[in-house]
Amino acid sequence: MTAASIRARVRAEMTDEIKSVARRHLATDGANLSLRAVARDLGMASSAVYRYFASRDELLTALIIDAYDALGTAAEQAEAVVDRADFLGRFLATGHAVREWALAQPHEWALIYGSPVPGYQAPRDTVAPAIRVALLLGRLTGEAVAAGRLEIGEPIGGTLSTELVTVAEQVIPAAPPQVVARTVQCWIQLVGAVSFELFGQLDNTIDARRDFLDFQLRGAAGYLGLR
Amino acid sequence: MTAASIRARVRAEMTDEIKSVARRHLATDGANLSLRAVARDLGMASSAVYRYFASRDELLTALIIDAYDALGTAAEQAEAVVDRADFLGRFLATGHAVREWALAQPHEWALIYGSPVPGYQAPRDTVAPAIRVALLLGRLTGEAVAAGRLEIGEPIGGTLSTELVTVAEQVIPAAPPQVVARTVQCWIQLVGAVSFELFGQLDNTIDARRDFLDFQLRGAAGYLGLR
DNA sequence: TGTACATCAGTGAACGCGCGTTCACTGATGTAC
DNA sequence: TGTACATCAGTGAACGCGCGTTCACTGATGTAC
Repeated sequence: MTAASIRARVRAEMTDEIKSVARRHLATDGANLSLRAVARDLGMASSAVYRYFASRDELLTALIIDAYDALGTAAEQAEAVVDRADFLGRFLATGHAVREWALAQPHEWALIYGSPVPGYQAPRDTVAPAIRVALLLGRLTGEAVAAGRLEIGEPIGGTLSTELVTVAEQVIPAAPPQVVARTVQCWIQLVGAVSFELFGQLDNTIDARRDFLDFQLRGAAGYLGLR
Repeated sequence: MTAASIRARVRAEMTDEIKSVARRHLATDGANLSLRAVARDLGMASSAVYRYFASRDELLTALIIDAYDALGTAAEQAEAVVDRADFLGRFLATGHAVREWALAQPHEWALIYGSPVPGYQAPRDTVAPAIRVALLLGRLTGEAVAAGRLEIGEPIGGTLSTELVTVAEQVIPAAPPQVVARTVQCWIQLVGAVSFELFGQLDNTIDARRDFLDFQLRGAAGYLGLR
């Protein structure tokens, strides 16, 4: 291993450490993460962080991308384990994996699916990681359609329909607009259900939360026409 | 009018003015609303605000309660206009009213349905205003059940079911757990769909947003078993 | 192998801000006799 | 009706913090000859 590559590895490790401390700070500060506080925890001068991230926003962006990627990986792994022909099982596994990831890192969930940070503009690099779970669901329904295991349902008209064709091209090639629409709707429903629980809206109302999400997911799968 | 009551009215007006300026500041600062900035905009010393609100958190609480109430009123008024027997129409009116209110005051929506403010603990006073729209939906499905216009569906078991009975007592008296579950699910779905749009997750994907919400609401109504 | 130079992580002081909250005070307005 | 007192909105200075970012610098490590 060359000296240069050692330096690169040390640099990568330091970058990871900064991100990891910053992630812990999300819990207390939310998205008004303080660079100085992170540096303090690392025992370094606040100016040193600038050797790794050009600004606070760049650090935030890195955390956002990591969060999307971690969530995507968690969902993909949980879904991959299920029998390919068990479409409902794959759908449920994805949903529960998303919820469990969110429960384990609630502040990262809030960072990606909570209220936008005032003044923060997400750069393009976040787009690809952001849609991983949506793509996973798209593949799932796409395969279900191909296998004749999904009811197609009533066609949609209007501009919505033509937009959905464009979405389909990126997400579920060859699926009709109504299937795309219902798939996106299920994805939105999943994100909404997890946020509702995580952001405290279920407090003092429903405690059997895993069961309730299961109920919701089964309802969504039925609505989707999966069988 | 007595002198004392004039003083009370002036005080109430000033309180409203502070809240109104604070609401404007939500747009730039989100929930890290600055008391000093609000006072500055009002041309008064920052300490003067403390004559009206004991702390920043108390001001935030007032804004939260007002937001829930405004949303509740908007939804109730939109729903009240629809023919009582047109259950789908009432459901759609409620959903679209919620979205439209949110679009008109996005930062207030983020305040009540976005990520929790770190360190802020909502007091009990927020509970009643917070559930107004849920209650509205509950009344709607309750009446639909009574009118035989809603399919009851498969029963639910487990602890979830017993919890739903408790929820039913507060929201939809005499409705079976499965109806309560689906009603809550629809409410969660609506909040999720509006947040998804408002928080920018639909950007560069779907522009026909009212149509898309309409599609989602009709799907939800069908799932709910409304007819 | 040894030396001159370049690279680069990290420092610490500084700039120019911002914040929530407290406190002693002023002065206008209202109340009670 | 007039006067003494109480109430209360608003002031301005202060306390004790915090922040992101820049900049000239040190000193270790790596590179090229």
